[in-house]
Amino acid sequence: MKKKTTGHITIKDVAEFAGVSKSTVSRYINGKIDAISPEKVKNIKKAIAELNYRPSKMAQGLKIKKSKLIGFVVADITNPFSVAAFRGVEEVCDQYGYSIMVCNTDNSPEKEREMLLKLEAHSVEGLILNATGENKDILYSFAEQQVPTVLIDRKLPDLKLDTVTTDNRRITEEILQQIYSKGYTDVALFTEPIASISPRAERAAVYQEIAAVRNVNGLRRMYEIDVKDKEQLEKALRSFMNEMPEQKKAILALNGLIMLKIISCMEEIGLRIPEDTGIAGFDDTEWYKLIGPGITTIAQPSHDMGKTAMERVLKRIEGDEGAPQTIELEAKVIMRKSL
Amino acid sequence: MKKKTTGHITIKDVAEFAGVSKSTVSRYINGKIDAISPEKVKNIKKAIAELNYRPSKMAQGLKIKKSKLIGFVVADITNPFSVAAFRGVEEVCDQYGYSIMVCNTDNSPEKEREMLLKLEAHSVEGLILNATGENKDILYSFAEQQVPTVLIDRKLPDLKLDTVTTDNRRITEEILQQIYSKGYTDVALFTEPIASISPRAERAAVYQEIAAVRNVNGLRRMYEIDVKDKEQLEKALRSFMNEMPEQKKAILALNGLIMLKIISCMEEIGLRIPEDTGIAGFDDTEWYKLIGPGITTIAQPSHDMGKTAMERVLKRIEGDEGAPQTIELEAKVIMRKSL
DNA sequence: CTGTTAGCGCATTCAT
DNA sequence: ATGAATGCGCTAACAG
Repeated sequence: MKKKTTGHITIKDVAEFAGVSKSTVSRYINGKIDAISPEKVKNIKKAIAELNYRPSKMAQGLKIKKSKLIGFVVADITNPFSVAAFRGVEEVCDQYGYSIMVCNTDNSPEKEREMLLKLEAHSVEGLILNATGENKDILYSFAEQQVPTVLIDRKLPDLKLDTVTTDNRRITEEILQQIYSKGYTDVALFTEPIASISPRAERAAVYQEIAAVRNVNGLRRMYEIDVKDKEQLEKALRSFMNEMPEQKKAILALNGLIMLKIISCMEEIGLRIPEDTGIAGFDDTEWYKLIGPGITTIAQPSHDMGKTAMERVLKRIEGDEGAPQTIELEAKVIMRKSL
Repeated sequence: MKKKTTGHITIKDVAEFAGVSKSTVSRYINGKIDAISPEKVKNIKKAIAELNYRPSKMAQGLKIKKSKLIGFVVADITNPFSVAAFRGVEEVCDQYGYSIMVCNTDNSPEKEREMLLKLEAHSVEGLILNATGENKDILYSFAEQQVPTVLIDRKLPDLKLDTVTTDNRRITEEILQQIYSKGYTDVALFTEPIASISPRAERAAVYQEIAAVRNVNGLRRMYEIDVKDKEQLEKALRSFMNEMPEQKKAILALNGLIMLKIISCMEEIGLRIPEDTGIAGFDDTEWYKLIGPGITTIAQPSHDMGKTAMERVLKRIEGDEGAPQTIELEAKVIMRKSL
């Protein structure tokens, strides 16, 4: 048992130990077992077990040009959406032997750029991207090198890329119908800055359309808030509540983060749900049923989105050359008592 | 501008484009700029920009035996702790040019084993592990190959590895003091199965010690619950509430998941906080202040733990051969109104 | 069935 | 200051 006590075990060590050539070991590794004499198979198996040999993905990758790496780039890993999506991606990656490099951009295009470059350098075979909206050049570069990219949640209009999102327009319409059907006459939209983030833009657009006909006087009450600026939020909230106080008010929170901040703020300034104002919003978590009277939310198929995205990547890797598709998965409203 | 329209750009392409040898380009890449004539530097720089060249980490890695990859293995990425820790790890990784391969074990030793093997195959330079407690053999194998492993949150007693955890004993003592000081006379512990998960064991041990002297009749009321089994939880909860109903009762939830399930269950069976029973538990999230009267929790330095762990990995990579240290970071109690 | 050879993209002697 | 040659660990012809 002359195990090398240091350094990494290579195919060469195994070959020597088993008394065969590297090629034969390589064949064994790659499952061409019935092209090897049974006895050598046995020896090789033994050598591998004995030496604890693990083929280097780096060396394999360099040779066959497959890294077995997938890049998963999210704007904010802290967002439950990202985690759920990750699990979906992971589910199919595990099945096919891929590993995932996770990157977080904090919604910063610069950080995104760095991450993308790093992933490219690592030769990822596929990319799942929750994009900031910049860095198209790198995305082109990925395309040129035939590494499939699929966008998740956020569309990039002028890039012909596979995309998996939610039916934002439909679900926003649905939740607004629900709200107005409860007799609310003044519903406001609270959101983080829309910038060019497609789900935000789509949701906001639908709100604008519907509010224009359903709100008193057709008033559109949209508040774009920097969630880090607590004062700004409080000011917006007070302003919304104080104008036309006789109207029945409700708030639509455009994502989970702003929802959290709004509810916190309401608590602090003593606004009751739903007596003072109804509220509903995107991004369901298990906590919402425990807060106040239970918060009505929109649950997105985050896990499925991740899974679907990765399945798309896989298809591309396997050679699918079809036109980019954008897949819209269905969100659903979870009615609780906050309306 | 004879850009290759397909395939990957290699150092060879750059060399040809710039009219120099591969060696020189390599020197350029590795920052040995002042060993190259200024003119060639200029040409190389231009070639790289023009061709959009990105050195292959796989090839570099194969050569210099550095993958620039770190493995981050968590039991449950869904747990906010994991995400916070990830961000800590990421913070220092970004700084030093490392990328992170994230793996999720779902607390399954088998899955952990697969992940560990995969990471080894990918030649990670370091490993941060929230361990299930099995797979010591692979951990030894990592050690043999000099890839530093640091344990996070969960200790592995018979492995001499760097570990970063929380001061579980101290903080458990503190929260229990707080509870008893409010006049509770019957406090129960609810936890997921302890198995050999060190933080759970430590917290439970302290509870046992203290409950033995502080609870009425020295009763230790420990409930190990499978969070997937809702009935079991409800039964435990009812049993706890119905025995000695005259006592002032409180619950200590040993982690965030069980806390969530307990509160949900309480809500369903109509138990009020803190009138019917007080409650407090581990793993703070921003939601807790919004639930019921606000839930008293223990905030752990998850982000710092990740950061510290990665710093330790880095030290090891840089050659630190000191004895394994176990670093205990400080958690703190966030008092709200649930007690 | 099996070994020999070449080369993936790069860093690094060693000459020059 | 720079190029040629070598090899990292592996796979894939190509012979035999």
